[in-house]
Amino acid sequence: MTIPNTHNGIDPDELAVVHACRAWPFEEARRLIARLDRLGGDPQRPVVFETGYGPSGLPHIGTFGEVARTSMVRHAFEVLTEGRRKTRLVCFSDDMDGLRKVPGNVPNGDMLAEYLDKPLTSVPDPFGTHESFAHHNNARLRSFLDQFGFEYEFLSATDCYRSGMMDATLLRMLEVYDQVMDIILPTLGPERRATYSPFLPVSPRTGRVLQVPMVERNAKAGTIVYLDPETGEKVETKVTGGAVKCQWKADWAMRWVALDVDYEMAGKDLIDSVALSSRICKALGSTPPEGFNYELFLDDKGQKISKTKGNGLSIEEWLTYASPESLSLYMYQKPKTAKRLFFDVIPKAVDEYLAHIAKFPSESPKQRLENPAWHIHSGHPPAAELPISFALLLNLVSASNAHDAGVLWGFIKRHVPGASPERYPLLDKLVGYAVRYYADFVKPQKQFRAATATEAAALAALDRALADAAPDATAETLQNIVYEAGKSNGYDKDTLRDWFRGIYEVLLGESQGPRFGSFIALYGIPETRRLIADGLSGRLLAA
RNA sequence: GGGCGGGUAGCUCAGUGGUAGAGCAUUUGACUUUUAAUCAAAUGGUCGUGGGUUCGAUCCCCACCCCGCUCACCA
Repeated sequence: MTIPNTHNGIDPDELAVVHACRAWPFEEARRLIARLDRLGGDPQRPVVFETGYGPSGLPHIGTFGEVARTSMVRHAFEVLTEGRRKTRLVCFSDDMDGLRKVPGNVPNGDMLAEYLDKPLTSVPDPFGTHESFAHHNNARLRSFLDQFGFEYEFLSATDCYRSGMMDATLLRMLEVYDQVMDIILPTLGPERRATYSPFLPVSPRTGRVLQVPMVERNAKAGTIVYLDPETGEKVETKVTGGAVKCQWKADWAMRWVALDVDYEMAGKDLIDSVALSSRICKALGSTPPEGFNYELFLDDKGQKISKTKGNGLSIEEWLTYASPESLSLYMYQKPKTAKRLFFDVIPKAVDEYLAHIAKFPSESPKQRLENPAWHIHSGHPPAAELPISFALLLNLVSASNAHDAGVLWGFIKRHVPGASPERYPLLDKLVGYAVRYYADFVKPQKQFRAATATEAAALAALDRALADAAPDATAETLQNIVYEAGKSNGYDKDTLRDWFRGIYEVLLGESQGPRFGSFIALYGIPETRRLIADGLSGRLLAA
């Protein structure tokens, strides 16, 4: 998937109607344009879109959603402004944050325990592959984003603090310290209120990020004074150069100001935080970015998805059974509605995505701008023609017991004469997904059983008959052979149904299956004979 | 309590200021020398309630009811 985010090649017909387009990325872009108009300022300054990331965990489906959606707004903005404004998408990693607790999903957890509260960039990498735990997770984040082709700039909080990029804003924060306290303190419980400070000094003695109250402040010198929680000594430290980091709501505001952030989305659980950070941002003398609150995802039972619960669907799971484009579509649709995110939404998303790219070329400019595929592919969806839907493919793979792409293609060709992987490369990808679906969902459901004496005799007869069958026998001929093997071994017109059910249960592990003559033709006569042998010997049962 | 989202067919959900849509489910038919699948068709809705704006409201506005999520410690 490519999200080039260039304004190049804007269709003039589309441009003519873009101002009437109500698709949400355009509505967002318009709010952003209104902000820029309000603010005035340098038209040469790049417009900054930010997404934030906490490197104590791994990137997940929400990370994808936020970057994908932000990229859609960014592209809509570039089209609306006809490329006259430069844009940047900053992916900011809050990697100076202290290690709160030892994550359960990493090796060498014991080793990590002694680094609690140290900045994540000062915690050794438990995987042993990077300079620090944060570096490791940052790298994971970047390769995660890169695999989708997102265009972004990565920024490390630690680098930003240490480089002095934040210094001016940090000094400003010190000047308006009282205002910041007035904003935050009323929102805190009494316990935290006693210790709160927008500045979290990094102890020169222990290297830990401290949550301690300030006992003195010197705005002119740019320093703060606190008591070392263990020694009780007074410590004076600069707020600049990475000697302190900000508590997160202050940090967010500080970042907006220091990086000139114009647009940032957040989940709706952060609505209050955004409001507080915005007030701090104003206290710093700046204007908070335009924001957008997207809904959280629910699992199949309508419960909130949480990583610790492990409910819902991971991005790995989605990408195992469907394309990133289908996931982009899911993210595009109704960002403000709480949507269920579980396996069953995947086939629908895939088929809707396919339908959108299929109808795109014949649509009017206005329709194209409201076509999700336009937003998923930055205005240029690929051409695509699909003879069958993904939902049908999943049915086919289950019904036909097609355990590999070749067999499945055999069934597809019966269904759609002339189809081939070369002619329908996109369908071939879907075939790959369908086969995985089969392996993971259909196959485990199979329940093989031993053949009864009658079935064993009939199967043996079938095997002998197949041995004599022409290698190129038609499905029709093979179906007759199956039929005969049953009729001459204890089944009659009324019980023939049992014969077929027996075949499915013994050989395929299901009580229903494909038309068996067709199955043999596609699966192969020698292969079918081996399957019969395995069924009779009990090997299928054992496996 | 504050904030947000939702209430449309049996189910899951689209959608639009002008005769209401899809998928699944159900029913029927076609094709199959068993099924499944597939194909065709049909059935099915006072668009949460009450007002308002309008020639006209499921859609816009107001109020209300119900459901869900979220925040109130930390990030």
